[in-house]
Amino acid sequence: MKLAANLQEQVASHLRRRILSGQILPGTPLREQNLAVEFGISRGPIRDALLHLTKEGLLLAKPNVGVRVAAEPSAFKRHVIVHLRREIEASAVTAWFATRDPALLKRLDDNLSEYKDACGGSDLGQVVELDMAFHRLVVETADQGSLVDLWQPIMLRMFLRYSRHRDLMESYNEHAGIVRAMHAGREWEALEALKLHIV
Amino acid sequence: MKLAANLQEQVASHLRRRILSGQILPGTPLREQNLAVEFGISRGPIRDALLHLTKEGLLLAKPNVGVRVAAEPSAFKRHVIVHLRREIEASAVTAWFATRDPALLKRLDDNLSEYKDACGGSDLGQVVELDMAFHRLVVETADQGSLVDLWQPIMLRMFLRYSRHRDLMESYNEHAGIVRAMHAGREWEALEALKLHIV
DNA sequence: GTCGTTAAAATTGTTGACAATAGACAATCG
DNA sequence: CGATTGTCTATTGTCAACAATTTTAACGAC
Repeated sequence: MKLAANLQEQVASHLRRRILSGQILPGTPLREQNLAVEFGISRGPIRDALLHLTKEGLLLAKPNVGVRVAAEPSAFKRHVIVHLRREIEASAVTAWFATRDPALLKRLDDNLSEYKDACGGSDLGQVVELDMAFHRLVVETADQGSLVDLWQPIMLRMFLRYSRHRDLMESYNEHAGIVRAMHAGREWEALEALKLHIV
Repeated sequence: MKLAANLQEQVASHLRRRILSGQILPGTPLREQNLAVEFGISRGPIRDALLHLTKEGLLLAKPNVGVRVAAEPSAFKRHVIVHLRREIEASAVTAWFATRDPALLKRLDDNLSEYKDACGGSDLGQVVELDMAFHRLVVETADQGSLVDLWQPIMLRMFLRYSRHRDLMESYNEHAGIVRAMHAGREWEALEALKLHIV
């Protein structure tokens, strides 16, 4: 986990992790002053961070009132999100198969082993981080990473309900299956495994 | 065009319009201090607005350096964006056909007549605004508008190259065609017209 | 002339104080 | 008793000053 130079990013990362791992539940209001004293800094960077997270879809803002943690997406919205994620990540995988740059495979392998350990451990925040990192690695590879900013808010909205009914080891196996297909050069199999993984 | 209560939104709307209509070209740096004196306010709300637009994909931010207007998306990215927009807007149209709420048709008809006038006029900013409003109306209808925040940044990135090689009247006719199919209750035709319109 | 070093300027990052607004609660009027 | 108005408090919105950082340009050594 790299640490950002400016406070705004540090605060955003910290809150993002706590929201995604379920430590802060949907509907919880976040007050600027509270967070300012909690982090020991002024309200300025806090404001920036909250604005970030709002645009990422993790928070819901009402002018002159404040922000609260966004609710999980509706079934309809989630259905659309699933299709969007599949579209983006499948495009990235397809782009990778045009070059088959081994650097990505190396990074994915590293991620997999870390992910496996994390799934065994108790730090859900770490699990979320690594799961997301896996998919980010794939997306980053395509077109000089130009898809990342498109992909991130979609991904984050989906991870709002990460903690619920999810078998971590199952998730790991699916990741491993995708990477296996990529190693073997079987594009169709990789795309199919990816599609089935994003649900 | 509704005017926002807080300065931050006013600034964001103003800059958004100027960027989309091509008055501020890609690569142009935007300095907080300059904008502050230009708008006659302090840097605070300017910062917030720039953060907004950055997250919407219209600006590109580098820490400790500042923001500049984002470049048009690459061919690859644009290709993905087209698919995403089609997915979202098609979902919205499909959802509408389940209810066929006439309120939307009324609003679309109103928009069409305004749009037609604007295409004849010289205010490109107005044209962009109405074009976007048309698609927003469709998206807003579905699932209590829950798709809007997902749709907006995708839409905006696509409109970064709005001014170029585009026949306004052709665009109007395509809008009209979609609405006509909706009036007639022909779902397949509406979806097909929408798909062909988003390119 | 070219490269590296350093000082200056421009710009963003951060802060604390003050203003404006929304929501809750009590007092007032019909 | 219900609705309305006014006040109070918590919270966000805005501001101007200061700190930290990056870029620019000047300067000198080789």
